[in-house]
Amino acid sequence: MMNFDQIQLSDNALTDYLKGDTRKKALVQITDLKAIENRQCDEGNLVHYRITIADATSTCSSCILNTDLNHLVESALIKANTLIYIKDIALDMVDDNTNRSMLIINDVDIVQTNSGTIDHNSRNAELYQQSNVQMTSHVLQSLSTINRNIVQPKSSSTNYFDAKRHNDESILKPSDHAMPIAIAQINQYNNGWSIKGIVTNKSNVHHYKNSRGEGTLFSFDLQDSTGEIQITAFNNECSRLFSIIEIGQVYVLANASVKPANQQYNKLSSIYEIIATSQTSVSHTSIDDFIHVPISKYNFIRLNEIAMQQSDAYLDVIGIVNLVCDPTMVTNKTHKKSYPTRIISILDETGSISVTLWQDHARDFNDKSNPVIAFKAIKVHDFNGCRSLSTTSKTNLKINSLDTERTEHLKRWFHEQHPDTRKIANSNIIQVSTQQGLNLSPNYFYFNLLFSASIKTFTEAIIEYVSNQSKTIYFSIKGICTEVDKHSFIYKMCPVDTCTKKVIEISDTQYRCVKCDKTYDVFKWGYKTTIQVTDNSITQPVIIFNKQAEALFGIPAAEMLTHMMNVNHWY
DNA sequence: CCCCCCCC
Repeated sequence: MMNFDQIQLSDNALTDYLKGDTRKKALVQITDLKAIENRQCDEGNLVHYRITIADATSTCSSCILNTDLNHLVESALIKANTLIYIKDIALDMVDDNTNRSMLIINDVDIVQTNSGTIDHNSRNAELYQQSNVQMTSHVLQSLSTINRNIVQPKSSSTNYFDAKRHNDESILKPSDHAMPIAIAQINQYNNGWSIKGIVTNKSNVHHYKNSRGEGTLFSFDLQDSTGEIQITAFNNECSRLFSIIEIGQVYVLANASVKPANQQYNKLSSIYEIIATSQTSVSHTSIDDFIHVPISKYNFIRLNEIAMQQSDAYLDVIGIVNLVCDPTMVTNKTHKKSYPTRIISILDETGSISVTLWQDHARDFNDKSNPVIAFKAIKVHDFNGCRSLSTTSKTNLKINSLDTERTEHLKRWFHEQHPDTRKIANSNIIQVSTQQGLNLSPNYFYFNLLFSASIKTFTEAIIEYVSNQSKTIYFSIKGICTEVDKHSFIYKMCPVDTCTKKVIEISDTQYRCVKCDKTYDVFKWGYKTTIQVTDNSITQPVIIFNKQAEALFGIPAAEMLTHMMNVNHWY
């Protein structure tokens, strides 16, 4: 949990804003939020949100959220008590000769949606009383009232911050070339610090484009024994630092700027993050003189509990890898970019779940020796109510290298209890496929060509087939259906119960079955489709007929057809 | 200074 004692709201930001100096960015807390009807303008049904914000010293109730940000309120990312970092704010004079003004909040980072109440209230309450005299004439004006409690005795607040700052510096501020400070001690009120940590994660270079321009960025995470922090480098700094930073290496970082962590982009526990500037130095250090032992802060969840987690939540997960599929490429439709992806399955004592690896993780991971895999910040994915996990660039992955009790326990459990992974995967398959409903792919399934036949991988089966002079062999395959051919997968069948032969359409009302040698005025719908099945060895197209397809999709062909006609986008 | 984790 975040330690609210550590958070300091910006000092005098509201005073400056109301004076017209809107250049500064500030960390403030929302203390109240109301939707207001738009009485003056006729912009359709547009709602405005009026918010009250507090900085370390004052409160201002005359703030309006730019309507571009309304979605943040509507998606509950911004509410009362939310900590926001104001990036763009404007002062607007109300044009009615009353000299009133409004602050328009144009752009923010959300620091903490569900924050506790920070210790500004007591001080603000005091200021409130002290400024009561000044307040009276302004109280209860209309919408644009500014609470004049921003006018406050200088001494009290100055003393507070001076004391605080002095206190911090005496502990934290290093003399030149002194020991780096602990990552947990980073705050916005010190300069001249350096930190030393091991790189636990590094993103690719991303390109961005928004109203303020375009550029490149990458980020990496530094960790020491006290904590972890994300460092982001843009443009020049991105190209300068990207090739220097390597996962697993130790660096001393100095002269960078600290800001509150943006929860939209930052999944680490630190309340701050670091932005590299042109002054920022990053020097590689030998891992030998890295005296701190990094302790990863994992908060593992059992696999059977993932179903209860919110979709898109980030979790720490550990398990035994029991299935590794071959990587495939997927292409994003909007960006037209291709990404490698690989599906694996993991299990623990409570269950199993499929994990989609992306990018380098997908390309590089190919360990089929049942390693223990630990994920930090892996994303919960939901597809038609079926949960899986998906790596992101924020996900940190450790294979057999996380030295914890939990790792040892899982290893012992797996090797001593010797669980039948086929059985476990199988029970998972049944469970998942019943949850899937109408969902076509990818789908776990258990595809039995002949129930008595032994389970083989495709590769084993092909070798046996070839050595058997290409005579038919029977085997069972266990894998994932990774694709369904959506075209021509339903056909018109002979209406006779026991017959599945395709009928020849003689006319709109005449269907001929060559097998029965009869002509009927009706037919029944049946499946015949090609699915791609991925197992531990390869991905193989498999043709399945009505019975197996019905078992896989969960509904008869006729019902599927009705559904498809109702859902146009399937075509 | 902020791209968002991609598919079905």
